[in-house]
Amino acid sequence: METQKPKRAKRDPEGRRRAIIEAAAEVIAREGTRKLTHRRVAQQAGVPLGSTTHYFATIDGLRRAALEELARLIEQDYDAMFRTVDENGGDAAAYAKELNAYLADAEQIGIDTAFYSTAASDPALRELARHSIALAIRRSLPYVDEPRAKALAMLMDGAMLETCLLGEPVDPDAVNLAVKAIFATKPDPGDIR
Amino acid sequence: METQKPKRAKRDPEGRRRAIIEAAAEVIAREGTRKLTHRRVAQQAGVPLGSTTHYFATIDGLRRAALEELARLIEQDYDAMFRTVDENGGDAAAYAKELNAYLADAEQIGIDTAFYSTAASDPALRELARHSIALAIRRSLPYVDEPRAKALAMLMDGAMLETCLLGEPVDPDAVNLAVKAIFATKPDPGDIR
Amino acid sequence: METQKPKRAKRDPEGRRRAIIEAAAEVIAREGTRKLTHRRVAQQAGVPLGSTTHYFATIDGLRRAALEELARLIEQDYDAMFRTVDENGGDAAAYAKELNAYLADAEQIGIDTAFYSTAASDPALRELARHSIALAIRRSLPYVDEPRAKALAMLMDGAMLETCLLGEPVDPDAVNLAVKAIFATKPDPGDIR
Amino acid sequence: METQKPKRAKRDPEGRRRAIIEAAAEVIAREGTRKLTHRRVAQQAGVPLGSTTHYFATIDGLRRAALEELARLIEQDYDAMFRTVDENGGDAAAYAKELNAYLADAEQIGIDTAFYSTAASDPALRELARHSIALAIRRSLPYVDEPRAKALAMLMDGAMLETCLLGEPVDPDAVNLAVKAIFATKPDPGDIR
DNA sequence: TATGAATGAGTCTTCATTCAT
DNA sequence: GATGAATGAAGACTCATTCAT
Repeated sequence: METQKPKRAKRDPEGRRRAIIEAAAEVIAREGTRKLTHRRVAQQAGVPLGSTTHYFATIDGLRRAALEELARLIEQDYDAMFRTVDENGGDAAAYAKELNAYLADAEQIGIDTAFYSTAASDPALRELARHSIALAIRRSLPYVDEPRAKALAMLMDGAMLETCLLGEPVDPDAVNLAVKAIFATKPDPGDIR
Repeated sequence: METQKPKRAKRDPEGRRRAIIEAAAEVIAREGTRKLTHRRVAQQAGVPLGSTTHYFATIDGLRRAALEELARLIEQDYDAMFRTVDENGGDAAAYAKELNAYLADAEQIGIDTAFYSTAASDPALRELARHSIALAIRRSLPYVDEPRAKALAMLMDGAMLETCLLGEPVDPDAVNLAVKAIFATKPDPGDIR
Repeated sequence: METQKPKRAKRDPEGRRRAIIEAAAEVIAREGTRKLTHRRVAQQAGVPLGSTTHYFATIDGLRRAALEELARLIEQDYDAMFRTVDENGGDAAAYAKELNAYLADAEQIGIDTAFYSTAASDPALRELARHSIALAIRRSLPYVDEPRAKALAMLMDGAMLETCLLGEPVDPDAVNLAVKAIFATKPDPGDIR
Repeated sequence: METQKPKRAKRDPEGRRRAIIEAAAEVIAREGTRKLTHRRVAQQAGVPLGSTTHYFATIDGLRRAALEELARLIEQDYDAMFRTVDENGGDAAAYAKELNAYLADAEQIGIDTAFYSTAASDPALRELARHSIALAIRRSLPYVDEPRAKALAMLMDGAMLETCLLGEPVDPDAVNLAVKAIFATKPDPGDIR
């Protein structure tokens, strides 16, 4: 004589909301933004369909919440990566090594790409991506000046995108080369575009 | 009593097909992959709904054809860009200048990003993106060796992605710096990943 | 070995459309505007849900089409009623008699009331009702002048509405009295509001 | 450290109930019966959703309560109107004048029409409308006999309905004519329907 | 008692896809 | 081959209603 019909879930707004957001983030990361539907999220989160619409009346709102979650995950990984760079001296070699390690984490790369792709698809979401880019730049400022930090961010984003598209990490030698080149180059103050 | 109801379009299968593909490519570039539907394409192309399903039985097939079209457009732009680089000496300065010019073309950047985003969302489409990446690398081989060509491709893709997300071209100084740095750096044969 | 799965209905756009409109009109007349849904209409018409949305993409469009159908039915009944009034001499007695007969037809009264109620609920539909009112006035012009025709139309609409609400015809004596009074009264040219 | 979260409203069950009913009546009058939902009423009344369901477990009950409120408002307006008729002598001219004034009050006409339309849509609510009709008849009994009172009620309801549908008051001359005609006519005892 | 979370049902609408013509 | 009708499936969203707190 078990509890056969728990019919209704315990009341737990915070937990419910978290579960739905996390499920939505996972759907985006694994299946892409096109597949983000209330139904799919409900299934992934193991909650009734009505619950997803209760917490997120519109799919746009749910998508945004999911993207914010992805941004949070990405920020965490940035943190971890740069912490290791610091611990290893903060030079070009350390930087390149950790970047290559980052690119080898297929799951993380999938998250990054899904995040950027989704953000690119909707102007209203681009601010989230802008924040991530700015963060990446800021993270490099302890090691290099701003133009080089920006160059490193571009390199990183390009490497991430290509890694996702290729289905395997981009050539580590090319990454090493680029990172070292950028680290080693002083910006040319007399440069005119 | 002439043909009163020329309902049927003139027989021009190839033209029809082209029109549909171009319309689909435009829908993806302007509204995103999520909005690609037979109906929208039919409207955009000014052809009956039946034509879109006649030429492309499934929406996946239509999407692929549209992506191939986008790849073609991108390739054309690459061609033009590198031709100009050639004409200007093929050095780092010429390369950087043209890359910045490329990034300033918002429409082109939109196409690139839509192409990559769509390709990233579906493993079956990634080959198209892989081909584009390989092409970009090959294009740089006349100027630099392979590792540097790969580094330049990453930089280019990263700059493209960030430009789309930022809504404005990335810092040209950073692009200049990175291009020159990569051009100037010899690959380290003793490099160990 | 009968045809077990006729799966798909014969192609008959005009017939389909008519069937859907008539079903919608019947739903409104019998169950009220609140109950007009694509599903309910599909059931009433015996067609798949998809067919109702194929012909009427929006519920507003379907409602309007249904109301136009009701207006047509009402006009037919007006025609019949006034034809009989004509045949019986076109005097007050004939008019009152037919009006009372009209009010005794519960189904017709239901249609009238549903029509007016629905039209009242949406400004976009009121033009349909205005047309009906104008028609009712015009119908009486062969017998009386315009102010009296308008008075008769008001009387008629009020009697219709009350009959519906009461669930039985309003007092025929009162109708007789009012009709005769209006017929018998010359408009006062010196009347000032 | 006072009561930091006065989440709960002050205890005033009757006031709450009144507020909800009035909000519901307003929703019906302004947006139509189709738009009457617990949520909309809660918003209109400025009370939590739970309050509307607490006081009115079903939407049907809430609708009925709202209609009763509308009936009350209508009765008040009848009172005011007929009081003025009395003060002005209670003759046909006074009656017609006040009726035209009544018809010129767009808000009041909207309430009347919403009330009747809603009542007509649901047999369970028609008793409320019947009561209103009976009241209108009774109000005229001080001036005329019953058949004429009934005739005046029909005229009034018809004029009200047409005014709503037309979006502007019906022709006052026609109203004058009809009222005077009905006032002036003695019922024919020998009348046979 | 008061409130909002929970949830299933149902509504409008859009679509991919199939097929008859 | 060309076209639009036909239709099931699914998606976003709304709501009435129930119930735990």
